[in-house]
Amino acid sequence: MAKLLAACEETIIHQDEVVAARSTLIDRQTAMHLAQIFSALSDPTRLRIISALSEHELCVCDLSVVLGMSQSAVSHQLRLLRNLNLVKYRKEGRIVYYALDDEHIRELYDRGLAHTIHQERMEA
Amino acid sequence: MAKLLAACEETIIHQDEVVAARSTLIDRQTAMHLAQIFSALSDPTRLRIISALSEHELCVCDLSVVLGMSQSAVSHQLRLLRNLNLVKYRKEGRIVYYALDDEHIRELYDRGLAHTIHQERMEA
DNA sequence: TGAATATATGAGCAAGTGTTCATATAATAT
DNA sequence: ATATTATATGAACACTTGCTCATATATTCA
Repeated sequence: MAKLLAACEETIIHQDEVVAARSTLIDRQTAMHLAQIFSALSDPTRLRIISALSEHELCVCDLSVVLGMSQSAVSHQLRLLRNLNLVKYRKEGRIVYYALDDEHIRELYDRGLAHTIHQERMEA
Repeated sequence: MAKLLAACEETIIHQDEVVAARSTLIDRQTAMHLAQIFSALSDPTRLRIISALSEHELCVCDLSVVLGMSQSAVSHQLRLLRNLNLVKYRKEGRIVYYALDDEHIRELYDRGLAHTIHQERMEA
C-alpha cells in the first residue's frame, strides 16, 4: 500500500483538496463513537423496540407480545440499548418497565423514519 | 414461546398500552429499510468517508490517502454507499470523483456528530 | 499495439451480531 | 419453605461484515 500511496502523491493527487479534506475529517475515535450510536439504530428489532416505546413505557412482556418475539430476544436487545443509555427502566415488583431515555436518539429515529417514508413513497 | 405469550396475555399484560404500542409500531419492512440506512452510518470507515466528502468531492486515490487505508478497502465501502445512493460519482478519464448525494444523510450525520461531541464533552 | 495507472470486484478469512435454548435471578404467592 | 412468574444472561450457532489479496476492467500514454 505504501507504494500505491507514494505513486499517488507524486502523480495525480490533488494536494489542496487532500489538505482540506484532512481538516474536516473526524478522527478514528470520534468515528468509532459515532458508529456505535448509529449501530444501535441499525437493527430492525431495536428500531421496532424504539418505535413501540416512542409513546409510552412498556414492560418486557408487553414488548415481546407487541413485537411478536421471544422474551429472551427482546431482553438481549434491551440490554444493548440500556448499555448505550438509549432506554431507561424502572422496576415495579418483578415487572420492569422500559422507556426511551435519549431525546437525541428519538430525533435521529424520527429523522431517519421521515427519510425512509419519503423514499418508500418515491419507489411506489 | 407460545405458552409464555398466552400466560402473559391472560395475566399481567396491560391491554390498553399494548394496543396503543401496536398503533405506533413500525412494520417489519419499514424497520428493515430504516435499519439499512442506519447501517450505512454504523461503520467508522464509512463515517470517515462521509466526513471527508462533506466539503468537497474527492477521487478514490485522494480518499485512500486521506483515510490512510488501502484503495481496495475504500473502494469496497464506496460501492456500498453507492448502492444505497448516499454518494454520487463522476468519471473524468480514469479518475472517479465521489461526492455526497443525499442531504438527508448529511443531516443524520451532522445530528449524530453533534450528539457524539456533546457526549464526549460530558465525559471529559 | 502494449505498458502504466485508477478503480472495481470476487474469494476468503477473522471478527462481530442476533437469535435460540437452557438456565439463573429475583420477586410474589400459596 | 416451595412454586410460580418476570426478567436477565451465558453458550452456541448461523449469518453478516470489513478487511486483504489477487485480479479484472477501463482509460491514458508512449
